[in-house]
Amino acid sequence: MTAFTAPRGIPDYLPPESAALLTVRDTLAEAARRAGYGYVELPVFEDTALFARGVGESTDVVSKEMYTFTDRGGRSVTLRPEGTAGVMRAVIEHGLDRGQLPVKLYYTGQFFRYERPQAGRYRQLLQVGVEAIGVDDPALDAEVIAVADAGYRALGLTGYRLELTSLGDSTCRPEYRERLQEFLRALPLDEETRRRAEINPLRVLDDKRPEVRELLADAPLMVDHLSPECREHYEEVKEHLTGLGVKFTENPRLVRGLDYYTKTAFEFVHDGLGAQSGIGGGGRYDGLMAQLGGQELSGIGFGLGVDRTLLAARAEGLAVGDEARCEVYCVPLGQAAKRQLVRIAAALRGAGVRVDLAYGGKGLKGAMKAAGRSGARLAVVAGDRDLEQDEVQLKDLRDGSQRAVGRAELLTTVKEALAG
RNA sequence: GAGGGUGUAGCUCAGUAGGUAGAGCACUGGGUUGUGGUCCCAGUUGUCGCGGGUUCAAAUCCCGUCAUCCUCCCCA
Repeated sequence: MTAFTAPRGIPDYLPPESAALLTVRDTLAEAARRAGYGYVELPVFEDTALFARGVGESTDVVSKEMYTFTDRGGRSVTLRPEGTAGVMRAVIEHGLDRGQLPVKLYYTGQFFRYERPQAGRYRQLLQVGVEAIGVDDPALDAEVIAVADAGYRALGLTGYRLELTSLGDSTCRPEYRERLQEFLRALPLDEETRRRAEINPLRVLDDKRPEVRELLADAPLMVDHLSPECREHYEEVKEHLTGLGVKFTENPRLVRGLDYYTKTAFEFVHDGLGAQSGIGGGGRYDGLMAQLGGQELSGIGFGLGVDRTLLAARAEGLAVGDEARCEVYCVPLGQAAKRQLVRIAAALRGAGVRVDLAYGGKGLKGAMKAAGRSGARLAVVAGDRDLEQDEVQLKDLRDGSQRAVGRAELLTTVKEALAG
């Protein structure tokens, strides 16, 4: 007999840690909601070709990290490795792009990448993302970035930084790309890196090895070769961010792993996660819609890693999602009392109070211990003696004080005590 | 995909001239026949990651494998 284990590289989140994950996810999503983004719930898998064409065949994500399989109908489908392609597909399929623009959507859910697991790098990851489609306005770029920033701040994160750059567009990037390739071909690089220089030269700029960095010190940078229009766009984005009070540092070597990015690209970086430092990132993707068969519409969005943001919050020692699992704990003494307390617990729950009860044959001591462990503020203790008086004992678990309360007054008394 | 570290109780970990296992925490019960968080006592929990090899004998040595962590790579 073999014991089952979770699939490789995929964490199980259990209480109480799981509550923190939910808090992170909800806090980030709330930031999007406040900025007028509407929720989309989309398939977890899509036609494989959607990602191949949308994300880019040459990317690592598509070429070696996808969970691809053939379904019973013989179709090749893939567990989504990122969110934008699926959102674009849905927007085109349902004609949202023919309504009022921009289309502002947000999503949250699981994504899958077949990578070597590592701290902060999982094969199934939870992400919150937004997409704003159809308006190429630098103010919108700034809004998207500001939404992410607001989400992080709402969690109390402080130890992150925002890196920003512009990747140009179809009018200036091809020219720059060639110039960069020329530069790279002249360098004594290893074979692996040379290959990368041919496929995606921009990514070579991001090499971490010091000796390579040295070689690249004088490499031409995209930001110095932007078309006038892209330059103008970039300057305006920065101006808006400054106006919004969002701090950023320019990183002209910032690279995004997906092919579709144009102009604005950004990444939120945190140093508390080990080798994986990106907690969220995104950018503009003009041209993606058309590439997927839609209209020529621009778009900008981000994906924020919930798992990694949680790690960042832990690294900063933030108390996220530490709320006790219940507010009131019921301790029945004997069978008759249990019958009553079960009902009392249900009534309190109906009134919006979070309540648990000592089930099983726990002794009083054990039940009180459970009450303490539950984190509840109050315990409702009752035995035959109390019920004869039509009362229960209400104990404040913080200071240990206790008093008899008539059953009719219990709800209001509990609410007062919890509010106090 | 490449390199390295680690796998012993639910958790954190002890356990080398090879002799089939321990501590703390946790959990359960009791001290307190109706009161938790402190204290005291008692008790439960192990395929020593898995498989094979060497040996009279393997948690301990060897090989493989899986998992995990770290680095490269890549990204959220």
